[in-house]
Amino acid sequence: MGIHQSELDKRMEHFRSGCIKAGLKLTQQRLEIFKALAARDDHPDAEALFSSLRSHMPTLSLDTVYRTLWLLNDLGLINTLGPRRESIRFDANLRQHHHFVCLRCGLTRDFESDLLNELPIPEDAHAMGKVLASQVELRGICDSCSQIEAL
Amino acid sequence: MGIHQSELDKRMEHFRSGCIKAGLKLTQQRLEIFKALAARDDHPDAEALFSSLRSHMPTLSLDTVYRTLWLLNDLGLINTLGPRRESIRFDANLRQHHHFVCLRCGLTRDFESDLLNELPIPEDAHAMGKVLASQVELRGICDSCSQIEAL
DNA sequence: TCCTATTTAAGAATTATTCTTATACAGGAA
DNA sequence: TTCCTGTATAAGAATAATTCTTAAATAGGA
Ligand SMILES: [Mn+2]
Ligand SMILES: [Mn+2]
Ligand SMILES: [Zn+2]
Ligand SMILES: [Zn+2]
Repeated sequence: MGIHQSELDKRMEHFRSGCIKAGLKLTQQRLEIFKALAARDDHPDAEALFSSLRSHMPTLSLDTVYRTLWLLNDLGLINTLGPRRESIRFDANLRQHHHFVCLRCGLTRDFESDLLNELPIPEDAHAMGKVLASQVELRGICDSCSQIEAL
Repeated sequence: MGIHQSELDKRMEHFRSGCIKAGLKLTQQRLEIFKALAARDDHPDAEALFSSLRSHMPTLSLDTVYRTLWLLNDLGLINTLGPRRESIRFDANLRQHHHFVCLRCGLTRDFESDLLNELPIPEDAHAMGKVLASQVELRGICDSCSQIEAL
């Protein structure tokens, strides 16, 4: 469940140098918030990190947790799961298919691939539960956003 | 961009029979909401569907759109994108990896696979934009939820 | 046509997330 | 070390997405 100490140390070091490179102040809050996230492998949300930190840091605010996480996300020091940061999107295409998601504008388009439909699922994954569906998510920059960026 | 008429007809027919099989009333609202979603391939959110329907159905409520979409989702007549319908989850694991997501409880676990790291990306996908990352998302039922279900 | 369980509209409520502003502090300069 | 200042934080208000409550409407079977 937990992360090994050596892996945690590695993550902390990468975080520190990333902050310094970006010119960010190494505040107690940032250190603790990152460490709390880096020590877990269950993909917590902001609220879960907040409450786990509250006992050590009674004055920590939830807003700081959010602000810090999005900042680190923008710097590529952490990631978020799933395509969005917005509202939930729905899909009436029930054929097995895959998605290209634009990191800038959220554009999400379908594509099909017989090859990707038949992925070999590792034993590790089977050990987690019964697998019912698999899909590939590609993240990138759509053509329209690339053009805007080129200006 | 749009969906072909024949594909739309097929989706509508599947929807109708799915509703009847589930004992759902075929209300005007359900028909229109599903049709609006089935006619698009851009994965709209509830608000987008709502505003596209408002001109034809001035008394339609946003709540009905949400209620209908989640209902159809639960019946498997449509899908949602991304992990689940909760808050955003964060991840400090920066190595390329993949996820198993439990459809019941939202448990999200990492797994690694050199094979899945090197997926062949179809030309269709490259045509949509510059691909920066790829990951596989497996959906299923975790062991813990399977046990509960077995009771 | 009538009946009734189901569904809907409307708006209030809730929840996740962001904004505003006054205060605190990290870290460079002296 | 102390001082200074731009950056970061706490607190709570504000906003946006989603859900709940309740009274009215209606699909579809009798
Ligand atoms: Mn899709
Ligand atoms: Mn992960
Ligand atoms: Zn884009
Ligand atoms: Zn589960």
